[in-house]
Amino acid sequence: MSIEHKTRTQLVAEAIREKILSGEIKAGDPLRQAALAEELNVSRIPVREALLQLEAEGLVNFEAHKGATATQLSADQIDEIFDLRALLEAELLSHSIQKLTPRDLLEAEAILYDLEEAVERGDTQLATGKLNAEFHGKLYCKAERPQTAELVDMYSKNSERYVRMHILLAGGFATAPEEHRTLLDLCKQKDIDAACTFLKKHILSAKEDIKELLIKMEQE
Amino acid sequence: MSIEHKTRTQLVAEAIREKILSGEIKAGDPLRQAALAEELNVSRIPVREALLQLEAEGLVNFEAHKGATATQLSADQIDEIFDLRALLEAELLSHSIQKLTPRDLLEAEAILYDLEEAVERGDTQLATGKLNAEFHGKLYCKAERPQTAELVDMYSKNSERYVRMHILLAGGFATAPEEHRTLLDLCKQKDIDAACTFLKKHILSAKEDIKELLIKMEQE
DNA sequence: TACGTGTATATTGAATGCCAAATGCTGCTC
DNA sequence: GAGCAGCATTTGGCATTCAATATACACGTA
Repeated sequence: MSIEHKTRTQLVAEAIREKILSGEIKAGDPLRQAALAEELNVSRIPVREALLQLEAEGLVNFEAHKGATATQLSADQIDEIFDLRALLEAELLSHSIQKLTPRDLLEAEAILYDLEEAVERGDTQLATGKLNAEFHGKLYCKAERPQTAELVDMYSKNSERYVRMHILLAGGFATAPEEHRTLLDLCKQKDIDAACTFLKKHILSAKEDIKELLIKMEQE
Repeated sequence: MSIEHKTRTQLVAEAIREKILSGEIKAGDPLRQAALAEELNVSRIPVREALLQLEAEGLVNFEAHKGATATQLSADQIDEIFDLRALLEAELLSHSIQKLTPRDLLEAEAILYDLEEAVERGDTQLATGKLNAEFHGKLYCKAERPQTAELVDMYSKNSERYVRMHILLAGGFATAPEEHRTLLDLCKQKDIDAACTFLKKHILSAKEDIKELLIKMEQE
């Protein structure tokens, strides 16, 4: 483990990202450069560069001379993002599934175990953020599609706060745990078509849940 | 037509982007902040911010304390990018094709006409860059998938220089003109499956041409 | 009252100058 | 030739200042 050498820009980006994902900064909130700079004890330059990075990630809207705001995802955008995730993650899985070793599958199962435990404990932060992504990521680990994986990662991060919100407000996804088991089984069987189809359905059903909630909120 | 108000960062980004796409800056070349700043008569700050933006677009590699370099796409990366384009553009087309009006199709045909003319004149810059993208874009214009469209745009830009290179070195794509006509016909017929399948084939065949060239160059 | 106009203020964009930190190279020592 | 020290280059970042822009508000006019 080498010493991680992080620039301030990166640290600032992480800090702001976490603020947005955790809900400390709500969608639509303006992000004042000067305020953030003072709060994080840096100058405005790394703050600006961090905001630019976050804009590329889709977490922030950056308009010249108007300032940055946390992105406000509409139901339409959620719709599109989850469609993209379904498409891209199925693509990753289709390239990875045949190359998954028994070892990989065991590791995935172990993560799934942790995830289920976290859900039972009611630990939404850990469960939806890290472990869920880890489980899916493990299934895609042999895809050898770095750029696709990066996209998937980006969209996962971007939708994470809505997933968290859904769990918080609606008590979680009733069917998700079983669905993860089913998905893992299909991967073990190396059934590409069935696994990809199921994965798409899994992602799209989460989408419907979240969209419903979001439409309700938009009406208020 | 509103007056475009561009910040220096945006102008710098455009300038560097064009340098990379046109080949003035070759893949792997280091991009010195100070040199670019002096050349463009700006300070280093907008240059850095522009480089960050270009990194998000995938045109530049940015490593802390090491500096930025124009990205060097390997044959593997080309492979993946074109696979992604095929996937995403087919997705766009499938959402757009039914809603395309006769008017849209006529406009697409007009662009195709310009494109063919440009190819005949040997105007590779215009033909491959603007017109090709315009033609494809017109077919996707009713998809109402802004984020997907943005991704497609990004990857088009990123692969553009390789398309240009291919045309320059190999004299262009022999089959592309007819393929565009065929694609347009399938859209007129509203044959979703056939059009999407054909579009994928169209993109993937371009990929094979370029990859072949690139593998040759990598061996040297 | 309603509307457009002009002004004030807050905020961002950018320049300059400076220093610190990191990297890569050179050349020295052994 | 291998390894280490030190130097030069380059980037990361800060402080300060000014310019450009957007927004809000006050004002006068119809």
